[in-house]
Amino acid sequence: MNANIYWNIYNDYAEKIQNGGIPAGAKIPSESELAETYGASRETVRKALGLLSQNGYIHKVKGKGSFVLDLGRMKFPITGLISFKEMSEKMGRKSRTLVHKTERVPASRVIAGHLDIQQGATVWEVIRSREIEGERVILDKDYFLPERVELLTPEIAGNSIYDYLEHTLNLSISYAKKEISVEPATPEDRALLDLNNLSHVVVVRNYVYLEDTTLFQYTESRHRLDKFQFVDFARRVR
Amino acid sequence: MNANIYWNIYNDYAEKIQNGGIPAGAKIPSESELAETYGASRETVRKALGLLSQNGYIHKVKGKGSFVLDLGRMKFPITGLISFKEMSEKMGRKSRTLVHKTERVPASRVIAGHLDIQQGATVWEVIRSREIEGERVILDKDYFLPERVELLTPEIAGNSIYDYLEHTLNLSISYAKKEISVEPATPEDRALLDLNNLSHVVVVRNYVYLEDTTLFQYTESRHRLDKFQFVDFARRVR
DNA sequence: AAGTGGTCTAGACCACTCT
DNA sequence: GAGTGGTCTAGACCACTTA
Repeated sequence: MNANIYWNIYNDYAEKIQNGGIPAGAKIPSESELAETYGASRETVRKALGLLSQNGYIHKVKGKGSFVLDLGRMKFPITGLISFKEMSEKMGRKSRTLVHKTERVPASRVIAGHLDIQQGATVWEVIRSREIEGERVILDKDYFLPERVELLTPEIAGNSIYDYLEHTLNLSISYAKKEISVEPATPEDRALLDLNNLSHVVVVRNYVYLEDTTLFQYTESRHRLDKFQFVDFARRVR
Repeated sequence: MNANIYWNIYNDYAEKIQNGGIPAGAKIPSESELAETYGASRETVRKALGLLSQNGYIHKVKGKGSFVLDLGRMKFPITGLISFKEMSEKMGRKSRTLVHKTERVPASRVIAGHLDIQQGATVWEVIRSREIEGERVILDKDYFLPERVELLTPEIAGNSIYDYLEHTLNLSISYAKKEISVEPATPEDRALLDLNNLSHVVVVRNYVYLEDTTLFQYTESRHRLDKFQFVDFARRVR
């Protein structure tokens, strides 16, 4: 898919580290060694190692070398731009998606505000709940601009919408902004989730932008309090 | 502090964008133009622009140019490695820190587990609550390895511990892992925070590592539900 | 066709760590 | 002093956008 040299190096090592092929704390070959074995220049190797470092796979120490970190395994859901499907597969948990709604509707005032469009303009509304180990713990409410997404069906919504957008529609997602907060549960939350009398839900608002900088999707992911977790890996500026 | 060329370029533009000197949507000069004006090579310029892009300041489009994004202003608290003090200053809100404890104590089983040390080993324990606009809404519990931090005083704890660590002790923080979850409030939470009968708190566990890959600080930041917010900016892989 | 960003190279010098 | 990662260069070719 991406035939770049740095990408190959990155993936080789990301994989080796993820599946334990290289244990935590181990030293990986030096940049010049890697350059030789891959027949690449050192700058290209450095690009790959920079990515590995950024994503928490390795740690580089001047004068010493690059070392495998212990965080890769614990990498969890929502960090970056991972879909529910990718996540639950990665975790190997039994999960199911219930599609409640897949319709074109006029945008409410709130939704229009989130998507920065006119109130009443048509948007796709997709409402799904996610069942993990028999309990409905996540409620996903997705809104798409119809200019970009002509057709959505419950079948597509039942699988990965991301897959459909990226591979079938060839929409290229570029970046996203996420906001996490905790809010009182709505009647809709109570109807579509197994809330067990919990009064609040964790709300993750996700604004997704395309390559051309246009906002085209707004997602509200509402999680049952006790089933929510978010993990973040951060490097000091550089 | 960092006299590198790419760093200068990065800071010049980060600043211009942050204070509105370049409006959102505007195009910044091309890489070759920037290379010329800064007397640098294009690769060096690209390094700076890569950082700007990663941090949500700009967006690069092949064949077109680099454009200023609209997200810079909203950048919020906990993303990255920002301290409470930096944050509240940035937000311009009235805040106060109450220091409850600054002591060397034997590590409990739980704390020892988090810091990966022997139970009963001595650690620094700092407990502070953060008052924002008259309400105590955050409880910070910090634990430091005494090998790295010899002395801590309530005065230091009342200001920025990060400042002290980085500038006085010259400890270089390298990366951190953050976990966010929601948990039932403890009696301690109820005693030191103004919880208003809320049953749960948002817990942010923060593991801080030094340049040499050693874990040296564990922080538990406990937030009142309704005052918690987290914003994240994520780019699709590349 | 001209301009843009994306990838890659071969080589240089530096600061740091280890022995 | 040998080895490591960090910065930087000058130039090349490519894919893409715009005119």
